[in-house]
Amino acid sequence: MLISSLLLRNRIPVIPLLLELNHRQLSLSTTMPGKRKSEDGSSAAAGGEAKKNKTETQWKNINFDSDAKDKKGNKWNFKISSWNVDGVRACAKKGGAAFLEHEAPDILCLQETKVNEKQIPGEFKVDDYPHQYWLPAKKDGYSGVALLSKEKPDSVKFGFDDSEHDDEGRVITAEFPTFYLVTTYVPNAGRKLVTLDKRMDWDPKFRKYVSELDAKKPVVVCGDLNVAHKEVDLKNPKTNTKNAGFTKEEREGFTTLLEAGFTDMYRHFYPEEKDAYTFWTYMMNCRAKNVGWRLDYMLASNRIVDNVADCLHRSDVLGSDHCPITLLLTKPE
Amino acid sequence: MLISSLLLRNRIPVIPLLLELNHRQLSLSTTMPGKRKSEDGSSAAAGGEAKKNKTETQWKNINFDSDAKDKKGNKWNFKISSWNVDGVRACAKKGGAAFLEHEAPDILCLQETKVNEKQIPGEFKVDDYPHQYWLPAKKDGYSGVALLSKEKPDSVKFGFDDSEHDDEGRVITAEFPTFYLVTTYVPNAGRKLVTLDKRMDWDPKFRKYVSELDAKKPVVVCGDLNVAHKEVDLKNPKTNTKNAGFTKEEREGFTTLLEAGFTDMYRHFYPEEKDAYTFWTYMMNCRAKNVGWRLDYMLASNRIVDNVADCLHRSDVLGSDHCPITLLLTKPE
DNA sequence: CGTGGGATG
DNA sequence: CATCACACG
Repeated sequence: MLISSLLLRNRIPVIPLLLELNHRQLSLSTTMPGKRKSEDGSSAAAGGEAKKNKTETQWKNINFDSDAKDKKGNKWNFKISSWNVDGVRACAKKGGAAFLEHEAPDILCLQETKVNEKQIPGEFKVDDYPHQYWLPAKKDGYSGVALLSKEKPDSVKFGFDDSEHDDEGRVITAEFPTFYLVTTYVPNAGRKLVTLDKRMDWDPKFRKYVSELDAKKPVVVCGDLNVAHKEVDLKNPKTNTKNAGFTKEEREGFTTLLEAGFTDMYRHFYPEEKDAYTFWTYMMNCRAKNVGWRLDYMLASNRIVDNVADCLHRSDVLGSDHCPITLLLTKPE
Repeated sequence: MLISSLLLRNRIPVIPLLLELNHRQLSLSTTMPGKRKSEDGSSAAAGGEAKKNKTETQWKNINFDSDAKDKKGNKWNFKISSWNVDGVRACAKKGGAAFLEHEAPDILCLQETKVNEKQIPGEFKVDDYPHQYWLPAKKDGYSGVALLSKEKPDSVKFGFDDSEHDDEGRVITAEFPTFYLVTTYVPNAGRKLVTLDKRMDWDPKFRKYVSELDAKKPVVVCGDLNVAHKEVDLKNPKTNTKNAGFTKEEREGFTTLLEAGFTDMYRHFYPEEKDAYTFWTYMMNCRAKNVGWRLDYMLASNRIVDNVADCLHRSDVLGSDHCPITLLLTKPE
């Protein structure tokens, strides 16, 4: 039979293997991490234990509370968060799913999930978010976005009817009675700008898509827009004008998107704030030094800006090379 | 069916289930060891710190001493060790180079080094072993053998003049005044025996090669011969007769090699010893349970068997899925 | 369940 | 300096 023949190929006997399930669980759960006895075996065990990821989540030190009010003085009643997780499986292993419990947004949008349906980590499949929409890219382990909601949307759309981009798992739209929520992972222009063409193809198409939605209901766009808009939005503007995320073309694309009727909500609330980033390369200890970029945004249709109470960077939340961002608002009517 | 589809997807038997369990276990236990400060950055730093490998070398608990004597009653004066390191860089990170200091063989042979000249870890480039010969495979990260010697050989030969196999970094021959040392990493017959043909091509050619050497001077052959000779040489002989390393063809190839004039030195000294293995799959905690195979050998030309004082498995030495093996002898005259 | 490489960011 | 997929064992 199939199973046994596969087992055999790995030089493992069938029966012992099945017994192992229990055995291994028990032994792992009773063995504290760290510490390895020098048994006369157990390279496998050593490997397994050494594999654990060390990024401790120190959520207890972070205050997620806010009593921000919208323009009319009403306290926010709806929270949307967005996070480029750089691989949701890796993020989950680092304890990233705890963000759900502590931030507890009404809707969490994820980018760069890098999973298909079968690979979604259980940590994110929680009862509080019964309405989950995971859109993978065609290519395994690449891109992918998700939308997790407490409330059931009226409708959900994957992609935006574009044959060039819809294979890459970059857009989910959720329709609610009084607004649309669009989450997106915008194509990266690539090292040496090798995919700047793809990006330049994307920008007008995406702008057209959200503009058409905006003609029907107000829209919130969130996600990794893969651009730092202005010089203040990255640590080293001077040296990055030819690099992905800060080219003239990409910045102008973002400006044009805003001109279509949207507001960059973080900048709306913090027009002069410097050193406010949402991405730091893993390289060169950039996060500790806050050498970063603001690539993740909450945009809102201009006509609902007054519904927004605050827009926050959760820069203390670890688990990815991006941090989550959060929008607090009163639901449009 | 669910199980088989999981198996197929991961190409690993039932292990996916175990991986799931481990991840859960790991995520549960993440609160224990590390303690990370909640900096407002430093995902990069966190990653860097998490990167260190935890396989502690407990060499201090291992006794490498021996006063074994050869057949004539002379204490050994020459030591040859052999180790399939399963990637010498990974092995070095796990502290495997400490084996050199503690075993301190005259010659150390390595298999599955998986490095080219530029990738050799500094931990193995030690002054005590000034004469080093590293043979990579043409294909990066694949196969590769090395020979590290205190004494300079009279000559060293890479490969064995075979166009089929010499690109794969499998044989080094060192000539000394009174004997040859051949170290080899024999081709694995592969999952589903996909490369059994290559192996069957190898066996007679390699046998011919060492036989011709043996006609000139006595020979020591060491390395990963990728076969368990007899039922006693693996934990589960019954279920592995169709699997790489224990097929009739491979076992007969080994028998024929011995019949050409060589002695399996471990079995010579320990003819009845059971549960004596040199390889344990990392899977299923096999090493802790000593579910293994004897795949690594020291062979000696029959006419120098009386020069050999002992042959040892260093099964406590971690750093690879194989353990090192060691031959103690008095140099032939 | 590990090792390596390579693509991608 | 990370993520993930794939080859190989």
